Amino acid sequence: MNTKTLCLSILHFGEKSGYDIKKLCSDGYFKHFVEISLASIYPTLAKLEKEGLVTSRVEYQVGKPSRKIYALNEKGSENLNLQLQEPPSPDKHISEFLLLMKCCHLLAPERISKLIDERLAYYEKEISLIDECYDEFPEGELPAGSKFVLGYGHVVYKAVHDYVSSNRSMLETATGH
Amino acid sequence: MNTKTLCLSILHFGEKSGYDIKKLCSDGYFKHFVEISLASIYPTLAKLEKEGLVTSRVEYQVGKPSRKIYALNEKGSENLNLQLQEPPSPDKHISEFLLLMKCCHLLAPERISKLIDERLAYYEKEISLIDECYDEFPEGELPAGSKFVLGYGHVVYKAVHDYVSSNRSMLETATGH
DNA sequence: TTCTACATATGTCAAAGTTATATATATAAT
DNA sequence: ATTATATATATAACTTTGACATATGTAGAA
Repeated sequence: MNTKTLCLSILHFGEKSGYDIKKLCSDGYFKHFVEISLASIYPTLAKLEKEGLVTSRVEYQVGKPSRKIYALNEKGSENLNLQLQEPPSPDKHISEFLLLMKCCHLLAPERISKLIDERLAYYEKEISLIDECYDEFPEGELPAGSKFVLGYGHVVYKAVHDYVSSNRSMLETATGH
Repeated sequence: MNTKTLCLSILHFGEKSGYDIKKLCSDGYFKHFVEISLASIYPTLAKLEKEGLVTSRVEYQVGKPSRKIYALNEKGSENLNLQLQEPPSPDKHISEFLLLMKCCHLLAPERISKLIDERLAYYEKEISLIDECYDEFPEGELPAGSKFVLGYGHVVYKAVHDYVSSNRSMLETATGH
């Protein structure tokens, strides 16, 4: 999946600025399965406009910088539908925390405990962020796909929270340091 | 975490060729939390050698190309210990499957069912790969860190397998197409 | 009151990393 | 025979990121 298709699929949920797209991917509904940087969003949106897949308008704001808002047009919508027929590439999971835990015999026990405490807090925060997303939509109005991926994120964080709290002693009592 | 530190931390588990490192990250013990390409491994190992953090020797093989085997030295070990003191950066999860599910109203119901079937098979395969890793070590000899991250991967795949099989109807009965 | 930090908002560029390709040997399957 | 796969290293072309630059406004601390 390339950046273009990702931007199109997010714009398909409604018109957005580059900054909006970044926020959705970093804090919002796309957070736990998408990664994208502003430095790739802005040039991509410009390219998409040049290719005629999206349109843009400038929204002036008082007290804030102007926003350039992009919207999917018919050509972009057709292109998106075509791209979505491609088979999804395998998931990527990158976790420096797990790499550190794999190397736990090189870390001081106090550091391991601290890292795990922070990690559990991070899971709890992610779970509450997901719950906030649910609450944003009135009862029964959350689209099926969005509900499914939120629930997916929820069970992952719940499962790893349980696992890490139940198995932390495996690392904390590990000799070798 | 940069490529250098990642290579050092893998070499710390024993001397390896670039090809070995790639295999470990794509199929082995590092699979479910690390992503790295061969095109970044080879230049990184060359740089590490130039900087005096690793040593190399060539192993000639009959019927196979020669292997250039790298080993961590004291300087590299110290450097690794220093790098491991840095706080881990947040996890990255990238899943085109979940993006497709989020856009399920743009997909044909038969395609959704097929994608989910393939996905469940993928989870089952990952779980059996993890179980194979456990079996590679004799009873009680798997290091604590390795055991912890294998168990972590196991509970994640188990949880999402349960979730997807229990909630697939949410997507398969979704109207909108 | 001024200074610092933060948030909104867009954009560029060097550096890092990936995909695709090339090279070379050998085995297994078709 | 030919194709596909596996081992093994390396490079070129392309994409993406992290850091920086620019600009406006708010909140809180010194």
